Amino acid sequence: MINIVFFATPYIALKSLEYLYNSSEINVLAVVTQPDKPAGRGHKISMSPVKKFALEKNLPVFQPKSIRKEPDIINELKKLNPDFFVTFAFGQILSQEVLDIPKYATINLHASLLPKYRGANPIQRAIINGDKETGICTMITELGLDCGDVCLKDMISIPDDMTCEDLAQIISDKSPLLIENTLKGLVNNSITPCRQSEEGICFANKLTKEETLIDWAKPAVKIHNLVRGIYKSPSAYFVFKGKIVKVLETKVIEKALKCGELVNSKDGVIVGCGSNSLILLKVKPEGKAEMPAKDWANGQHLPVEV
RNA sequence: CGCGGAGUGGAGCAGUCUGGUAGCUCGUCGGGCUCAUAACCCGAAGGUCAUAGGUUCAAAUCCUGUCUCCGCAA
Repeated sequence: MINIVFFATPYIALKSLEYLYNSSEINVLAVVTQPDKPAGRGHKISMSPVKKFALEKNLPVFQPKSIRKEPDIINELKKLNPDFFVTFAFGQILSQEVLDIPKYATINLHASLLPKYRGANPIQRAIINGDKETGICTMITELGLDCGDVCLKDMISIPDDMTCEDLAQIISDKSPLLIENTLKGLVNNSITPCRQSEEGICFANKLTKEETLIDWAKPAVKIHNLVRGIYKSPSAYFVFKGKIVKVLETKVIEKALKCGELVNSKDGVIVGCGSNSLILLKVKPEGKAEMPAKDWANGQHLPVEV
């Protein structure tokens, strides 16, 4: 029996927790997750999906504001006498004191093929950059950003129309097994963690507000990648008559139009870009529910395609 | 009590400020034109204006409550 503590917060990690919890060879001693925060419209206090699951299963839950600065929680974790810490989108940086607690190691699951896309946003970045493939890997956590030795990896190919939501789902599905195999492999010494190469290191920075605003001067394919890379939240957007219009689904077509010019066609709204054009299929105007771009165009009385 | 927008025939919107005949674009159905059409022409059906109350001679429109959807911010 392998004893672990699971550190995670968002939905993407839930399936892994569930799987490990149900595994006969792994025992989840406790869960560490971000504190409950006021979130959403109305600032209602809400808990992370991971915490919700842990409460249902009566697992101990720790919610440090910052794990490094809370000796009480660190002491509690020591008392649990874990073999491993497993982290997956936890959202806080661990200290050496914390990393030293488990008998074997702290392992982290990262949603890219390291050393590419170290950092906060590997899933969205891979799609925004138009990559044809990405993956997930497990690593031995060290101080420093996603720089530890890699244990196991799994490739995922990215079709041209995949959204980050699709990709996140695949990662969510594939992660449990990779984590389990990593734990078992480290225990029976069948895995030799491998140093990350110095070449190909790059970072997946958080998205800025400016990046999500569509610049129609860019090539259509780049805008298409942005749209699917941040679907469906926060979504790429443009401003029309002073209102935000989120773009949810697009397709690149060969057609020359003036940059940023909008025309109505039978399939949707065509917009001129830096090169080629983009046909908007589904949009979400500010204050409205999502709708076919065709419907939106109807109410806006856009000029019809010539 | 974080800030804000929206609910009007099947869809998307205008009309609300300044109360007085239900409007636009599309879809649907019927007819016409055409070799043909997603094009064009003619015609029709379809709405208790989210909901409950209030004000008024008169409310989609003004006032109050409720429900639902959504954007921002965090």
